[in-house]
Amino acid sequence: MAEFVRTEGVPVYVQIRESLRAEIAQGLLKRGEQLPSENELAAKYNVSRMTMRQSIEDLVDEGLLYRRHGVGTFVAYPRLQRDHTRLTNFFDKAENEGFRAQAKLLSMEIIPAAPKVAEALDIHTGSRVIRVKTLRFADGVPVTVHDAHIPYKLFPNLASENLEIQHLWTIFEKAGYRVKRAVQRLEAREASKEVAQLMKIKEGAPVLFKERTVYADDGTPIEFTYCYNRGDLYSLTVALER
Amino acid sequence: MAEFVRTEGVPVYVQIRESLRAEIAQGLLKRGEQLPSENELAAKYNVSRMTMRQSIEDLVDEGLLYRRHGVGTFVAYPRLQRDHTRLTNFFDKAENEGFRAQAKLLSMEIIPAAPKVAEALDIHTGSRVIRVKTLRFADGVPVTVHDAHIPYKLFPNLASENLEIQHLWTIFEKAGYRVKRAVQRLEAREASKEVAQLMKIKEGAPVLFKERTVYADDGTPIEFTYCYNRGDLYSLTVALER
DNA sequence: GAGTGGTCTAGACCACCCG
DNA sequence: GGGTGGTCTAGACCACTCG
Repeated sequence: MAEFVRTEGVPVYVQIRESLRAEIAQGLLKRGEQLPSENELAAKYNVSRMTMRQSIEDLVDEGLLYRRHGVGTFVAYPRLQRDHTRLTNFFDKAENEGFRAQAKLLSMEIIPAAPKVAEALDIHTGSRVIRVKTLRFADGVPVTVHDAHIPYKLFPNLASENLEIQHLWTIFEKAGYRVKRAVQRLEAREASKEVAQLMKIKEGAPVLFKERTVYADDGTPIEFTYCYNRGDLYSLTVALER
Repeated sequence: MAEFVRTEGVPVYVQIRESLRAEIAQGLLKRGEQLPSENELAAKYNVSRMTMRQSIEDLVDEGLLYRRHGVGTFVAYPRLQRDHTRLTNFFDKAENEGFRAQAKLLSMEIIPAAPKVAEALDIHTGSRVIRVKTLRFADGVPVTVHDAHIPYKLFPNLASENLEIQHLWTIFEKAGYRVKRAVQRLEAREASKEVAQLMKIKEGAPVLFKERTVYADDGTPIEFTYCYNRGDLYSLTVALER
């Protein structure tokens, strides 16, 4: 076995974690196989056991490993794509899944928040929100109508940004809001006339409707969006835990 | 401030975590408020800083607190219902949301696994699977057609169970498989003739289609299900993290 | 520069599982 | 009893943020 060499600038536990992940991905560690004990691994990587545990902890959280108290640490069975579980935006998704993403700005306006929008964003009804409507294309085919509402107070300069080449979230992060989580409600609906025209489908065709609130890591709601996805071309994968 | 008293038998970091959680719940620590530094907290609770960090870590993972490197640790803003994030079954969901759940067994058969089913369950194509179809009612209205596939090898006695009064998962757990997570793919589809008849909707009406693989905590796939939910009555809420 | 969280060490004892 | 993971300590230095 090759000796482990630390790289400067990257935390050791991250390096070890990725090294383990690679071993699993390459099949050096097989499904169901028991890992060496934490003490052995710590010795192998020349770190303290606490550091070793931190690496393992991350992979357990991801579902790649599991532990049995008094028994050992094992490689979990299926290769769950944790990616699918993660909150991503349209452009990241395109990169992962290998399609070409484009967005066309349909409209941008500053309007008073409707009650439902206000509740989701935790602002007063009637407070100003920026409403951004975009049409999104995968490999040139329109797949999603995206209708976002953002509190004006949080991002007063949003209107001056080019939203066709960068994602809203990029702008949020530039303003110091780290996008952390989203809660989304999903429904199957019939396409309205407007949505049908935009996506070039029949009125009444099935559409995956998504109502989403996005939160920064301090818990501030920063975006509330209605999303209409073409039923025949779009699917959404999520993972849930008990 | 009252002195912190350790209880025997419960890990200290759990006690501290719950103590902090209570302070937040009771409003002693307010939204957005900065906590004392980790060193101060460690001193207050009379533990090492590493132990203190473990308590905080858990609450950060839950989204109750957030940290800013070089700045401090803060109480996050809204209380997200973590419930929505969790994997639940139809009967639990009914209990939470306050509707009356019923299931009607449509069919149960032992068949060879189709390629797609086999891949999801990580068994060979043609291996025996138990296919259980049920129709599910909320307050007496049919809302879901549930078409589950379970590896026969794992649960050979499944066929003798009454599936109208207990959930599949109850049976899995009796057999020693802890249901841990599920990956589900969602689509909007048109109702087929069969599905439409069962749920008393029009053929072609929008249906929220869900393809779900359920895993035990060691990663074994134990159930693969096609689920057809009435679009006009059913919605699904999920939370995603980055 | 002072204060914060982020990483890391080299130990220790405990709780659990198995043969 | 022997090995495993679970918890915990008392330090240390680093990276980041802010005034």
